[in-house]
Amino acid sequence: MIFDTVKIKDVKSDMGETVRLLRKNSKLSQQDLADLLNLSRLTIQNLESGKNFTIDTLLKVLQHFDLLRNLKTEIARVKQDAEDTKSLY
Amino acid sequence: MIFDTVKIKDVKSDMGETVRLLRKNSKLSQQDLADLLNLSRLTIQNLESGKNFTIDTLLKVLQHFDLLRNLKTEIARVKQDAEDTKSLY
DNA sequence: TTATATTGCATAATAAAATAGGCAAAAATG
DNA sequence: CATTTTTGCCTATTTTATTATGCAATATAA
Repeated sequence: MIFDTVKIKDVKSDMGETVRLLRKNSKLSQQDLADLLNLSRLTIQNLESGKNFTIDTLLKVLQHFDLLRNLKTEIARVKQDAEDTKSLY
Repeated sequence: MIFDTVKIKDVKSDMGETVRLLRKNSKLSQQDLADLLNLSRLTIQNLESGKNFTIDTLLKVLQHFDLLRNLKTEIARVKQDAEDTKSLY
């Protein structure tokens, strides 16, 4: 069976690295981004370094980088799938 | 301009409703899911009702419903985009 | 190089997420 | 219908995410 289980820690690290890339592409320092989102610099730092953080923090960041619409669409897809599955029984 | 801004609150509500559907499709009570993920029932309830919660809570839920791999793939896509953008300058 | 900006990490305080327990209302089951 | 399960919400407590501040190490710019 090829069924490598994805680790939660790895997903958090990936998210952090991605946010760091997005931020640097925008020529923003951690402090700049924190100020824009009314967060502390440490909160941005923790997110970027794979620590635990809240969904509000993540969504603020996604909103700033115009990724919130995409997430909403993805959630709608999963939700529709779930509703379809439900009606199968 | 047609550029309705997606609200963070709405995304959290959508996530909650989706998790609730997934849970019910699995015939699990909030307590069942909480026990499986080593979380309290209230934490599941808060997630499902659009309150704030941590990324660890979300990722545990996604992992249980086999959606963690999908998320990892989506993050990789965004990351790759960011790296491509970067190399444009 | 030298100066400046940024980052990583420490401390301490506050805010809030998560916990355990209980209870009434709602929903599901027999 | 009655019974059981599930859910929503409350209180109180613990844990932890977030905040503010400072400072040394690193990276960037002049």
